[in-house]
Amino acid sequence: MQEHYDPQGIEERLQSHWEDAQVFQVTEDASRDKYYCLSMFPYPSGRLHMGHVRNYTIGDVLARYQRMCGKNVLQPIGWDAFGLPAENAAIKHQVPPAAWTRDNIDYMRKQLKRLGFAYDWSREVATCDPDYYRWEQWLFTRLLRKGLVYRKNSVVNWDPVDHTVLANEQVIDGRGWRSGALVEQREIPQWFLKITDYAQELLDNLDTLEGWPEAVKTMQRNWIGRSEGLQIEFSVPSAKPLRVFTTRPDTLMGVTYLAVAAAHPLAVQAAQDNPAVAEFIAQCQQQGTAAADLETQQKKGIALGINAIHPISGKPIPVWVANFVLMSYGTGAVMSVPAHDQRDWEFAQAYGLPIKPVISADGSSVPDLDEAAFTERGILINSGLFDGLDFSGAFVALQAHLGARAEKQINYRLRDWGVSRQRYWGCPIPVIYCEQCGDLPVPDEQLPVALPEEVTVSGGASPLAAMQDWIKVPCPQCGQAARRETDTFDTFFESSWYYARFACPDSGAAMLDERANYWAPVDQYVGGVEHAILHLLYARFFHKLMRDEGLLDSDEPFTRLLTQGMVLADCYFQRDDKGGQQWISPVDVEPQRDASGRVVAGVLKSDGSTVEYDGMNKMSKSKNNGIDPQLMIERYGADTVRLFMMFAAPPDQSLEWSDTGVEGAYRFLKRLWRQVYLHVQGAAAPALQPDALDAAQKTLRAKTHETLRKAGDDLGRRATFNTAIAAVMELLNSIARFDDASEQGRAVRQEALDAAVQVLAPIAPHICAELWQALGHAEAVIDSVWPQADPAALVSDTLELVVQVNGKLRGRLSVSPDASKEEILQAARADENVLRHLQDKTLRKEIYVPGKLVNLVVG
RNA sequence: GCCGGAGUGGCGGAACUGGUAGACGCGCCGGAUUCAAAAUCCGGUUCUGGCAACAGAGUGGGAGUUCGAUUCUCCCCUCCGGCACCA
Repeated sequence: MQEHYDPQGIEERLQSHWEDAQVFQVTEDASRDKYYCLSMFPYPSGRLHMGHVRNYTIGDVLARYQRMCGKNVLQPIGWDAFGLPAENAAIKHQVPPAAWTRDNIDYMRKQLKRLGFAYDWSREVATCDPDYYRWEQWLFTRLLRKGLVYRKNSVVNWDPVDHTVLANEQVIDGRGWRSGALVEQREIPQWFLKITDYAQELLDNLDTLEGWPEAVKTMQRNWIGRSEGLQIEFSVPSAKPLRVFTTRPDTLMGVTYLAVAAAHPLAVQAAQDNPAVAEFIAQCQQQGTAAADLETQQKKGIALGINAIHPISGKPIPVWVANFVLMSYGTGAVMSVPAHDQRDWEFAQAYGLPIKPVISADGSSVPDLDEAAFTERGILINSGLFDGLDFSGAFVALQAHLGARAEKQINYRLRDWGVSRQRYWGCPIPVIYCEQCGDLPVPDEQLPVALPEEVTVSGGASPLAAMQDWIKVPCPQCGQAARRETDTFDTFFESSWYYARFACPDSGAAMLDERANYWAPVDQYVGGVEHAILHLLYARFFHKLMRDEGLLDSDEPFTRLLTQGMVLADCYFQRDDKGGQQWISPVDVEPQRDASGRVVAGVLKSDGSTVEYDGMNKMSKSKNNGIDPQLMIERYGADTVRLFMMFAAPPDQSLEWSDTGVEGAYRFLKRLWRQVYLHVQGAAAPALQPDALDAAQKTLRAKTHETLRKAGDDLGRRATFNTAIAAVMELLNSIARFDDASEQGRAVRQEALDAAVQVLAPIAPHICAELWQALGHAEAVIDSVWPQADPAALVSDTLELVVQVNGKLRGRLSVSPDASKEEILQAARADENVLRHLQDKTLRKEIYVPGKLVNLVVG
C-alpha cells in the first residue's frame, strides 16, 4: 500500500476496471429484490454543472448502498437531447443541432464517468435517437385512435419579422428576443393530449405516494385544482340561457349581477348593437395577453344592457362583461355575490352595484360589509325558504329545488396538454394531413417519422417547413398527395417515459416489453424541485397511458421521490463606470473576513483590487458564481467532491459551496488513508474475541457498532448523508486516539476501519475500494455485504445518567446497567452539586427516565 | 392574497419518539514540529461573570401546556419556494 493518498491514480484505475468488467451492468432476476434508482437525466448543454454533480451523487450513493444491501440494482443514465438550446447554438456556431448535441453528449459522458457513477452504461439512451422517439410516435398514434388526442386552435407568440413562433422565454418585454419586433398573438391549430381525462386519478393517487415530499404533492394538488360546485342556468330573454359555475351555491340568493368574459358569446352578441361594449371587448383582447401586469390590472367592466332572470326569485339580474372573467375556466360566466366574494365586492363598489348579505356567521347577525366581503361559510339569511340552512344543507336543497336548471359539477384548473411546438429540434408529430381523408396518424409500419438531421438553422421558420420532399407524402389511406405535420413534440414528451424505456432500451418490437414490469416502478427518483409540477405530472400521466395500453401493470412511476436543494456559491462584484454590477467569479477572489470570521468583502487575485460581497446565491451564469466541477475533480479527485457535496448539507436543502469545506473533505480522506496505512503496516490482525476485550477496546468496538447502527439508518431510511458522514468522522477520531498494538487491539481497530470504509464506500467509492483491498479483503467493497450493528457490542458496563434539578442539568451519574430505580435516585440525591441545589428546599417529585436521566423537582 | 418549507454559535449544520442544545466540519485562537513556510499533529472555541469550581442567559419574538420544550399549541415577525383574477 502506498503511504500517500493519490486520488487521480486510484480513480483512473478503478474507473477503467468498472468499465472493462462491466461491474454495474444488470439483468433481470426474479429471485432477487430489485431496486431501481434513477436520477433525472441531463439536458446535454455542454458541460456538467454542480447541480448535476449533486443530483447524480445522491442517486449514486443510494444505488451503491442498496447494492451492498443485496438488492439487484438498476441505475441507468441517458440524455434529454431535444430542445431549444441546440437550435440557438446551431444559429450561433453554424453547426446542425444534431452534431452539437452529440458532441455535448460525448463530452458530458466522459465527465460522468470521471465522477465514478455506478451506471449501467449498456442502457444509455438519447431521446433524439429515432429508436427512442419512434415509440412515443407510436403511442401518440394509438392515443389519437383512442380519442385521447385532439387538435384545436390555440394562441402562440408570433414574431412577425422572423416569421416564427416564440417560446414564452423568448419573449422579452413583449418583443422577440432576436428580432426585437413586437410579438403578436396568433391562433394556430395545435395538438392536445387529454390529461384532464386523468385529472381525478392523478389527484387521488397522490394520496398513495407516501415516499414523496408533502410540498410536491401539495403543488400538484393545487395545479390540478379540483373544485366542486353547481352549474346553474339563468334564463335570458331573447338569448340562450346563461350557465354559470359556482362553488358557493349557498350564496345564490345574494346574486346582484352576472359577469361574462369578453370572449363570451353573449358579450359578442351584445357588442353588435352596442359600440361601447364592442370597444370594451376590443380593449380586453389587447390587454388580455400582456400577462405580465395582470397583477396590477384594475377590475373593469361594462353593463351589456341585458338582464338575466334569477332562477329562484325570478327577478331581473343585470349582465356585465368584465375583464377578470376567464373564458377558459368553467363556463366563461360567473354569478356575482358581492356580499360574500371579495372580487365581486370590489367590482360592486367600483360600479355602485347592490350588495345583498345572505350568509351570517351565527344565523341572525348581518355581516359587516363596509370594509370587505364576508367570505366564510355560515348560515343562510335573506334567502326565503333556505334560511337557517348551512353550506351543505343549502347545496343539496338548492340543487333539488332547481331541478334541471342546476347540475353538480367538478371543475379542474388543469388544462389539456398542448404538445405541439413549432420548432425543428424535436420529435416529429406523426400525423399526415390529407385533403380527402383528414388528419391521419402515420401507420405503424412507417414509423419512425425520422427528423432530417442535416439542416441549416437560420433562426427564422423551422427548416422542416421548407423541406418539401420531406413534407410531401402519399396519403396512407387514399394514396393521393398529402403532407406531413411539421411541428414537433414538446420536449416534456420524451422525458415523460424514459424511466420505463431504461428497463428495455433495446426492445425493437414494442415500446416496452416484459422487463419493464420487473423494474417499474422506479424505487427512488432523484431530481430538482423545479420539476415538481410539469415533468412529474406528465410522467405520472404517461405511466397511466402506458398502463392502459397494457404495457405496464403499476399505477405510478416513482415510489420514492427526493428533491435535492440548490447549489449556492459566494457572489462578488465590482462597480463599473456607470455604476452597474460586474460579477466576478468567486474563483478569482480571495475572501476578506471580519474579526469574527464572517466574509465581508474580497480582493481580486489578479490585481489586488477590492470587490464587494453579495452573499450566497444560486450558482448561475448571470451572477458568474458557478464553480466548474471539472476543475475541482482535477484538483482533489472525484471522491473529495462527492464527499463534500454529501457532507455540507442534507440532500433536500440548499448547499453552500465552500472552498475550505472542500479542503476539509480532502483532509478527512487523507486522514482515513493514513489510519489504514498505519494499521496495515503492523502485523495482520487476529480474529476478534469480543469476550476478551479490555475497557478501551470495548469502547472503540461500541463506537464502531454505534456508527453502523446510525449510518445504516441514515443511508437507508432517512437519506441524510451528512449525518452518516459525521458519524464516520467521529469513528475515525476514535480510531486515531486508539493507541493499542496488542493482538485484540489490532483486531478491534481492523473492525473499526472495515466499518468506516464500508459505510463510506457509497459516497467515496474509489478510495474505499482501494482501502478495502489494503485491509486484506479479496472481494470488491461494492460486492461486500453491508455490515450490521451487533447489539451485544452496544451494551456497556456502565451507564451515564444525567441528574437535573427542576429541569436544569446539575450533575452526572455513572451507574451499573442493572442498578435499581431506588439505588439510582439515592445516588442522584447524594451528588455533591445536586445537594447544593436541594438545600433548604422540599423535594416534591422525582422523575426517572431509565437509561437517560433523573429529574428532582423541588420547591 | 393563498398554499408549502424554514429561522439554532463567526459560518455550514446536528439533536429522528418531549429528556444532557451546539455532534461533525469550516473558520478563528494557542501549542508542537520546522532555519522558515506549507503540510501534519495536539489543545481551546455559544454568550456573560469568575483564576477556577461554578453560576446566569440562550434555539427569530411573545404567550401557553409540561417535572422538563429547538421539538407540542396559539399569536406575531423575517426569509425561501410554489400558485396567483380559477368563480
